[in-house]
Amino acid sequence: MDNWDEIRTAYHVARAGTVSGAAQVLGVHHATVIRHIDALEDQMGVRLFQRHARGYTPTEAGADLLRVAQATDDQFSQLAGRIRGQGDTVTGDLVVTSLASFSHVMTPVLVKFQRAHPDVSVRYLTGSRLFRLEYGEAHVAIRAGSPPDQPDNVVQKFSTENIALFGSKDYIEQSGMPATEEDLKTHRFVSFDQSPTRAPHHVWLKENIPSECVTFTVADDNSMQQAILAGAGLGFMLDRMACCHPELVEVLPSREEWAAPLWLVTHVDLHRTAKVQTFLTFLKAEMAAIS
Amino acid sequence: MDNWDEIRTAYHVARAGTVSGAAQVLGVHHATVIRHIDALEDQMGVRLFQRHARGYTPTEAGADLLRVAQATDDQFSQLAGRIRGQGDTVTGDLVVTSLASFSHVMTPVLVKFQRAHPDVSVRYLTGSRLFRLEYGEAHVAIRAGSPPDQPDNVVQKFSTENIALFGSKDYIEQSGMPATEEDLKTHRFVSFDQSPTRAPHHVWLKENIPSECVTFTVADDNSMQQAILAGAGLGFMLDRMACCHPELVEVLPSREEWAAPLWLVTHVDLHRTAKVQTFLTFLKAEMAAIS
DNA sequence: CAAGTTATGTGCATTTTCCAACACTACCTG
DNA sequence: CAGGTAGTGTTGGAAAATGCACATAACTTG
Repeated sequence: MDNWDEIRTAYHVARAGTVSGAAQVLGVHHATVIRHIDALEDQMGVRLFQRHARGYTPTEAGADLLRVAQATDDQFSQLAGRIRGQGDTVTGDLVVTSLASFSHVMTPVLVKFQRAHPDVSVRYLTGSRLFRLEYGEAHVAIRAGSPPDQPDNVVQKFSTENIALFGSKDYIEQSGMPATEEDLKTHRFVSFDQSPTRAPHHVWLKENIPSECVTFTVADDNSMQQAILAGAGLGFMLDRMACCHPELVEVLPSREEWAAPLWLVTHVDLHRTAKVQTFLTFLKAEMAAIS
Repeated sequence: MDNWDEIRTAYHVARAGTVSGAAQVLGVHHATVIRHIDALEDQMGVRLFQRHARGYTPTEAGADLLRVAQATDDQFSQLAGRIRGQGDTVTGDLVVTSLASFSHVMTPVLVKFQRAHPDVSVRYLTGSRLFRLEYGEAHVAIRAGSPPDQPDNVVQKFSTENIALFGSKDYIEQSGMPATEEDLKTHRFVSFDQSPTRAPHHVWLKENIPSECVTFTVADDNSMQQAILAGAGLGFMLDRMACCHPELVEVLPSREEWAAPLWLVTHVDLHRTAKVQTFLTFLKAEMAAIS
């Protein structure tokens, strides 16, 4: 039973009782309706209507079709209502992904957003792998580094996070406060284990600090922060993070070349929806309020 | 939400996950599938799928559509099964109509047919007005007189009922047995009240018997029979009926010119169905067995 | 890393479908 | 009973949907 349009035509014929009436409702010519019915009956091998000069009377098969198609029409109407409304309302899932290191910034914003829009169910994905917008894994992603250039992605500048070199008070008291960059070479450093990070501050570290100074390596941002706080050595940290910890001492101030640009990325297919737009404006407003 | 075919296309895309796969299942070119999806999304104003190089991933709206269309597909499949089978099985209603005077012949046959086909629900219509096959009022009609020539009707010769002139034993004892046709003019007759009957025996009566001899008129066959049995006068009756009543005397034997031809009439739209064909063969076999 | 496979997307020729007009029938109405 | 109305059914010509060929992009595999 392929060709659902012919079923729809037959449905309207059964409702109207006449081919002409159905054609008027459907907005097509009555010849079209006749051909649809004929085609359907040929496929079925059974007459759906008895033809007479005053119209079409459904047979038992036609009456059966009428019942089923009536239900289908209702279902489709409801579906259309749901789907049409869906683009304009802020409901359903909202999937956001970012580097795990931003969770302390994102989580409060997401919670506040969920409270403002109780119909939304927020899912915040932070994992080791990059969640891909192309496959519908997330509505919004926060990405760092050079601007992503995927063709189907809509990229907006989000903010620029300043990065500086910090050490814990304990560590500074023990090892002293470096006065010049030369002094740094006598200090211990915390850095990332995994090599292929092209972040500017990390490149600077590799170029200016002897590798034997790096005495503590970690695999993720959170461990990095804990290591610095515990006095494992000097390390880079976001200003936004460090300011929450008064026990940290700024060893080198943030430089423009180290700054990490953040990007808001959405898939082009979802970017126009009210839900995504609402979230983006909400997020930008919150970030502006914080900083 | 018009254009159910596009919904069906979207359904198969959601199932297959790729446009090409859906196109293969649907038996159309993948460009057609793409255009259907595009048209549907334009109508909805919402993206149903996220496009990427490895296929189409349904959005929330697309997933909603998938659920609804899945149910619809099931419904239509079941419907197709029912309808396709319907033409080949003997089930549902069987509506038969005839003149009320044949009910004593038809009813036993119909009961026997229903017993032979328990899934059939028989409806036997006998009313003053003629039930019209064109409007689907009956599957099979038994008509008398000249062969019906409605364009959409399939007409078969059924039988030829012999008609003779009868009187009750009581009446004959009182008024005597007429020896010649001249003697009939001294007898009383039972006939139909309503004039426009073109039945040959009735025409013969009007032409050969003075109207003052008709002293009892009735409106239907059953009353006619009762009147003759009660001794109201002489009257025409089917041989098949009279033989059940031994108290009747044949005054004039049946003549070929008086015989009433009976026709089996079906609507062309229903004639080919197994139900109608089964009933027609059953009916003919039964009638052959009786006579 | 290069070739093969599998996917989407688009302009153009073609086929299918659809529309418009007409013929015809049945029924209603004054 | 004649005219009006409302329906079905059938034709040629136009419009829309479709198929085809090709371009392109991403993933897989040897």
